[in-house]
Amino acid sequence: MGGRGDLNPAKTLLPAASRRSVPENPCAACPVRSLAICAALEPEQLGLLDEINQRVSIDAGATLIAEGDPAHHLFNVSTGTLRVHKLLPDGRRQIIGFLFAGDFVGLAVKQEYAYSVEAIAPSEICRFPRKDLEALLERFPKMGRELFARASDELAIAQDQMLLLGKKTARERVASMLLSLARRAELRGVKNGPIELPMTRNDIGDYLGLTTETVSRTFTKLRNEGLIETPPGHLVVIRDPEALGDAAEGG
Amino acid sequence: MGGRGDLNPAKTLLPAASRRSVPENPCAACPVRSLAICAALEPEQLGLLDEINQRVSIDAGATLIAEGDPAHHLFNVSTGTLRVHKLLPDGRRQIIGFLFAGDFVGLAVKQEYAYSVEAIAPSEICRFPRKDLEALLERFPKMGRELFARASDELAIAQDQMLLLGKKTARERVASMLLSLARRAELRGVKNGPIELPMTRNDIGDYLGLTTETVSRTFTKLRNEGLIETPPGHLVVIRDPEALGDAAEGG
DNA sequence: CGATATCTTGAGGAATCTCAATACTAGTGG
DNA sequence: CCACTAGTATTGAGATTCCTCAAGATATCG
Repeated sequence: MGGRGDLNPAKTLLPAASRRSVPENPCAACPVRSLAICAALEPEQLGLLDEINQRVSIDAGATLIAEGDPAHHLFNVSTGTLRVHKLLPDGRRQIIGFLFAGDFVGLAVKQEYAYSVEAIAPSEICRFPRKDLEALLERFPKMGRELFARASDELAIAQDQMLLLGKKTARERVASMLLSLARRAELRGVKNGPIELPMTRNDIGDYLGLTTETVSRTFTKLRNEGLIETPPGHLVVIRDPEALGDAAEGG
Repeated sequence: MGGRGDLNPAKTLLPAASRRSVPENPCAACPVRSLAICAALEPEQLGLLDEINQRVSIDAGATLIAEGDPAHHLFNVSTGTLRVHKLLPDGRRQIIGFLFAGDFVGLAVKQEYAYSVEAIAPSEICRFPRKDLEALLERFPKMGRELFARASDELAIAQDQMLLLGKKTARERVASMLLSLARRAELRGVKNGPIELPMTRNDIGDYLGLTTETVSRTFTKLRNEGLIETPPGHLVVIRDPEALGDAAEGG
């Protein structure tokens, strides 16, 4: 599964315009701050977070975390898309989730990550040394609560995915995924637009417990039935949200 | 499914002998304290936890939490076994997990539980009002960290289960479950003994994304191959741990 | 514009599910 | 203590969904 990706600390991610008002504090001007764990801090505290923040940008295909790596960092996605996966010894892959702007990753039970994270599209990520972040947590309990809330949220999502993987049909799985991506896009402020699907059919299959072919066939069916459109450019338009909602739960 | 179970606040769960040394503090004498979230508190702080603890005991089959209930409590299992599940509108059921002594349950993202919890065997549970527990968390950050660690742990387990549900064969699923139950029994101090399986084949199926029949057939195969024994009384003995380990990952 | 990866579609096969019958187990009452 | 009953488990046979293998179409990127 390839080695570590090129982790180039980014120089300056922010356009001059947005830096003007808070020249010494990039975090304060971060466009995804309200989505990220950073939302737990007051503007005047963001400088502290920025001090421990190691910005990295990686290319599509590069690895941010390899399963088994010592879990020294926590991450927050600024821009881009990544996939999180686990492997079986024989190479079978389960994608645990996809990461978009604002998403958080890096929790580990033991000292090592139990999953890998790779970029699907060029991505910029805020990387926080665990030790430093924990020190910050001591000072700002609100941030600890935010982190806890994120973990609980992830857990609820994981449980939904168990229901999907354990009990849903291929059609229900694809419909569920499209709706969930649409919901997440809305949270990021993208309303009612077409959904971006930067991942391949194979990625989708490995996420939904299906094969590439079954995913493709299912898309074709949903398109023929008029529930979705699939314009070029890795996009999907939900034509009939209600019918798709029914399709997602076997209705 | 059914309604809410009989939640009878238990009077006194502990034998007189173990109460003698700390007569005013049942928590201090709790046999599963080291397994529970209570382990985060010093002995002299346990009294505070005990004050907000509402002990409940429920019969096999009774419901502790119904999906959609307002999430007013967090729970810690003292004794017994429970199952956690989610339902699709048409009644398909996915079991998210089983709870044994020391296990924790009750996290909720919104104001409502997103899952149901039912007793498989008669169970005794420590119930903590969320509000009260949060107040305690303010005073004892260590307990907050413990809770966070539990949530992270749950998340890692959920991700393993996604891999199982998305990619593993029936044989691998059953083998994985047996090994994981054995590991959990060890954590509770039950070493190398036969594994108790208080749940039905149907429960196991709904946990592993299989049908009763497939679970039964798989058990039969593993028994015929000499990897396990299935003495009467809902027990399983692992005869060949190594082979079972291989079977769990397709080796 | 060509090369390569990705996607789609088809045909056949395999694992698991469904339906159905029988055997077992545990708890109940005689 | 045994027989009875209801739930549970096992086994079989056939159906079905999804997978595998393969070929062709489309998209993407240098």
